[in-house]
Amino acid sequence: MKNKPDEEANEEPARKRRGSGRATIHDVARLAGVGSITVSRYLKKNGYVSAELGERIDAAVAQLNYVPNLVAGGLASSRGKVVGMVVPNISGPIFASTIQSFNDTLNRHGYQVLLASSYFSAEQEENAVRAFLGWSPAALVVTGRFHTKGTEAMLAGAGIPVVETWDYHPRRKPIQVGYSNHEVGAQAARHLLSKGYKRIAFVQNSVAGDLSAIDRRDGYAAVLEEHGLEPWTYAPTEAAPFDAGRQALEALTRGRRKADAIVFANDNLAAGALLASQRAGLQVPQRCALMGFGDYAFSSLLLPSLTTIRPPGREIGEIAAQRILQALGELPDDGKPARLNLLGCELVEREST
Amino acid sequence: MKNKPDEEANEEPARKRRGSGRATIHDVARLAGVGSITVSRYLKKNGYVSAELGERIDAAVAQLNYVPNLVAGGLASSRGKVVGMVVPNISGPIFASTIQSFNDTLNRHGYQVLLASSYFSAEQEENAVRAFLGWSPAALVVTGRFHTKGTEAMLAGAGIPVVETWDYHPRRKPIQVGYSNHEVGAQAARHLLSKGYKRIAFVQNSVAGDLSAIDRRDGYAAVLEEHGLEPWTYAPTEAAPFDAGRQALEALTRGRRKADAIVFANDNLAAGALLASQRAGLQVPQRCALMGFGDYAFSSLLLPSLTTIRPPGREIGEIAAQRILQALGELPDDGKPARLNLLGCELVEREST
DNA sequence: TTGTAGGCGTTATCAA
DNA sequence: TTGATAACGCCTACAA
Repeated sequence: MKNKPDEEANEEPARKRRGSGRATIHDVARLAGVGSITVSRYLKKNGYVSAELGERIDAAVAQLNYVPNLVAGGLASSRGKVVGMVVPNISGPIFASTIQSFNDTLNRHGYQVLLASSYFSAEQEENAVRAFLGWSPAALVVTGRFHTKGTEAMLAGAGIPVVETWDYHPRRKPIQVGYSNHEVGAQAARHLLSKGYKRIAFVQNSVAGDLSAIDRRDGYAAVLEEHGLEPWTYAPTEAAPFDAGRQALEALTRGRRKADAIVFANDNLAAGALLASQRAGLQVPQRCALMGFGDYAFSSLLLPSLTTIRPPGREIGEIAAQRILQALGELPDDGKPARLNLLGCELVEREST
Repeated sequence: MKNKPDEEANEEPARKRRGSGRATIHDVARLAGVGSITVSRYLKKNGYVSAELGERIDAAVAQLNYVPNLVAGGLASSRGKVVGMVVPNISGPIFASTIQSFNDTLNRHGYQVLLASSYFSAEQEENAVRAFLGWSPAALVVTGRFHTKGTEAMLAGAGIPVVETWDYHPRRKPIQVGYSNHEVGAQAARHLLSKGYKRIAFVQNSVAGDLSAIDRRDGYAAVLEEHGLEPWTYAPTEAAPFDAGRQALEALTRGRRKADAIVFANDNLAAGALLASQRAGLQVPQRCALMGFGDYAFSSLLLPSLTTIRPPGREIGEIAAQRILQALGELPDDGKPARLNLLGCELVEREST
């Protein structure tokens, strides 16, 4: 009904009917005495705007405390400044550093990261990717190479850069940033062989769906076979990692055939075994050497400290972000291969081997 | 130039000049033979849409693989389905579980979380909040109560729910979800007093800017004074936590006056001290008891295992998300106090005390 | 219960 | 170098 007498003479910007109430690019343009498109051009530093207008715009922005509305910008350009990232989980010891470095690197360039956790479920991953698509993301990041058909279709059809992290598979289409789990398993086996161990077992992850551990086992098995030794895999039935580690240790050291070294799918399992060995009075590494994977925060603090393999978590996040920024033209090409980024894992030798 | 002959007779939807190419609500409406506003109403399940039209819309959505454009929706309603969260860091052992539960809870209700890390810097926090504002967030979450003037002004002026997490201060305006660091310090002191320790020292955090540790020290000091004992605070100069812990242990056990129990600002410092004590042959807890704060993943694995206080990280994230959803009308009021959410910390008694 | 008109704040396009 | 105009895709207000 708007029956208020008009107050157009007010100094305040005219009340909008719906908006958020914040200053818009038009307010800035009016105050600076230029067209709004000139403000837009100046603020994104593309196109040409004279120094004089630039100063007037700067002053208006400061006076109005103007913050560009990125939602509107994303809609207009159909290319939002967001990047979606799906990880198995956020709080675990594994992916946290990747998330951190990925987020920080993209934030620095004005991009926001949308996060979702899949909990190792391909269906949850698909839901997350679908949700991300609603944000018109500039790029998408997923973990590993195992996706549902629906996810694959969405990733392929999105027409934006897609990065697969952690698990490196050069023959896949998306940008790869990761390391070879097969090689990690081989690294572990070679390390133990070089220390003279002969009866080397591998303990699977108790968490179903951790397919990367299977690749590590295959790498371990390949090296053992090269050396004429028979691979020996144990799959725990206990669900909790520490319990599974204890179970595996008992099974592999108390039977008729005794392992003299055990490679665990991750440091959690290895820690469970290490604690169990102390309680049982089994000397590590004299009676049986143990090693893990992941180099979790506690691994150097155990007694004996745990030999493990450190995956390049921070580097993965940073390089993934860089490759995305390059693909989006936000960062100059550095001449390195853009699609295939194979990183190495560091074997951290400590007391348990 | 577009000199191609027109191909308007094609069955494909007409090529748009700018759009993302994905199906829009209008495509769905056309296919279902309804108005686009009806599709909108049906999909958000408010307003009334007949069952028959609903089915036709469902079919069209499935056929076109339609994903609503949340950017456009956010712009139109000036109320985006995003929530911004600033934490000191993402990958540390402290905030990861809060981020995880916060993110998961909001994701489940169709909201996306934008993350930024402040690294304990109020200026970086201000930058993050300003960046978030560009997304017209539905709510904002910050950590602690120490902000710049600019941040305070933005939070107050945003006109959206604001949550302060971790540090609980009932007299502040924003929604509070956290625990009392003062009480944590008191808890630690009471625990050690109850075990008979008398010369109890407190070791500050070596990281500047961790103001929560100062509150814990004050709580510790208050309890000691209540019992007629003099507080004794040590501030390490080493930057790395483990080194700082070792330094503190040496200073507090080798001087003329010897501590018989030490409260550390966090478990990292305590772990550094614990490892140093083993090397030095100092019996823990017989010669000196040690306790930390945080209950990090390694704390139960140390030898002796570390007594510590577990902050409710997961609960903080979940309750913060619930309060936000309630404030936004997405979740029914559960009758609990909406603004003040004081959670308790659990003292985890282990071998080191 | 359904539809029409128009605005949300920005950027792409094209003209000056 | 600058500006007018028309999208971008959806939602609010109001009408039928």
